Amino acid sequence: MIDLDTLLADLRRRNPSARITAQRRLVLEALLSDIKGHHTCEDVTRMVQARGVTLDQSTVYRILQWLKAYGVVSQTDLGMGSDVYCLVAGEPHHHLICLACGAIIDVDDTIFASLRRTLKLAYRFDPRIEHFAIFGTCEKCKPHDDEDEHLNDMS
Amino acid sequence: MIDLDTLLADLRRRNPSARITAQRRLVLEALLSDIKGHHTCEDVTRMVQARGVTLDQSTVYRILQWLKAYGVVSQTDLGMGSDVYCLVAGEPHHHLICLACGAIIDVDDTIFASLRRTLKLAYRFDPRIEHFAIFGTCEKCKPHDDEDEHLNDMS
DNA sequence: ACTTCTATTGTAAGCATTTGCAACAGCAGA
DNA sequence: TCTGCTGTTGCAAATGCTTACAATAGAAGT
Ligand SMILES: [Mn+2]
Ligand SMILES: [Mn+2]
Ligand SMILES: [Zn+2]
Ligand SMILES: [Zn+2]
Repeated sequence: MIDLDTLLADLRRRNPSARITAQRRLVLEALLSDIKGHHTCEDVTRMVQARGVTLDQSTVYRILQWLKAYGVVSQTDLGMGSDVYCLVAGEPHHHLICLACGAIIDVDDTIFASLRRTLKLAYRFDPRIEHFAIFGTCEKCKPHDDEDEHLNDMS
Repeated sequence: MIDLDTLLADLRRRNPSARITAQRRLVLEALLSDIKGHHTCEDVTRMVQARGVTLDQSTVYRILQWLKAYGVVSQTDLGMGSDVYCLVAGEPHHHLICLACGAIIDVDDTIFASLRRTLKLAYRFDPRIEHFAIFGTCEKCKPHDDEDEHLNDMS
C-alpha cells in the first residue's frame, strides 16, 4: 500500500533541506510493519531496538513529531498514560471512550462529516481530524435518574 | 451565577464520602474568581498561594481531576505546554488552532450539534464535549497548490 | 468534646515528553 | 572523493503531570 522509499522521497520533496537518516528510516519501517496499529513512542523505540540498532527514545519522539507535522502520523491521547501514534493512511477511524467503564468504541470518520463541512464553509478552517478520541459515557453506563452521576472519582 | 457553597454541597450530595477541605474550597474560589478564564494548574496554585496559604501543586492537580470527574471543570490541551482548566458553566465554547501560524479562533458550541446528535442516536454515547481544541490550518495559512504543505516543521 | 474511620494532603519519587547542547552525519558542491 | 554547511542525533537535564506512602484532618457517631 504505502512504500517506505516513496514516503521518504515525498517528505524530501516537501522540504528539500530535510535529511533521510537511518533513524527516520527505521522509525518509518517500524510503523509500516504494523500499518493499522496504535503505537506508543516506547513501542516504536522497542521495535527498532529489537533489530539490534541503538536509537534514543528522544530521537523517536522528535521523529514522530516531525512525521506528524507533515501529516504522515497522527497523535492521540486515548487516556492510557502515553499518547499513541498511527500512520495516516486510508479512511480515518476514531474512538469513543467511556469514562465510567473504560470501554473503547471504534467509530468511522463519517461522524465528523458535518463538523468538517461547517469548519470548511463557515470558518474556512481545514481541520486535522485524523484519529480523535471522544470521552463520555457509553450506553451501559448511562446514569439513571436516581443514581450518582460522577464518573471515575479520582479519590 | 455559580455559588461556591452550592457547588460544594452539590459535590457532597453526589458523593457523601467526599470531604470539603480547605484546599478544595480554595481551588474552587480561585476558579470562580475568573469564571471565564483558561487556567493552568500552575495559575490556580499561584492564585491560591498569593493569598498566603500554602498548597502543594500536586494537590491542585488532584483537585482539578476530581472536579473534572464531576463535570465541574474541563481540561483542554491548547498546544501551549500545559493543559488549561475551565469551569463548566453556561454555553460551552471551543477553539480552532492553526498549526501554521498559531492563531486561536473561538467557536461556539453549535459546530458540534450534529456530532452530538449522531453520537447520541447512533451510538447511544453521551459525549463530554465541553471545551475542545481542533488543530488544523486557518484561512490565511491555506497552502496554495505550488507551495510547501508542511506545518511547523519540528526541525 | 472525644473517638474513630478513612478521605485527603504534603512530600518525594516516578513517568511521559521536551529541550539545550556538543558531536555527528547527510548531502550539495567542488 | 573530499569539504563544508547545517540538519539531526544522543545525552543529560528540565518540564508537566501522576502516584506511593505516611501523616493529617473532615465528619459521623458517641
Ligand atoms: Mn498529551
Ligand atoms: Mn485507533
Ligand atoms: Zn461504559
Ligand atoms: Zn493560520
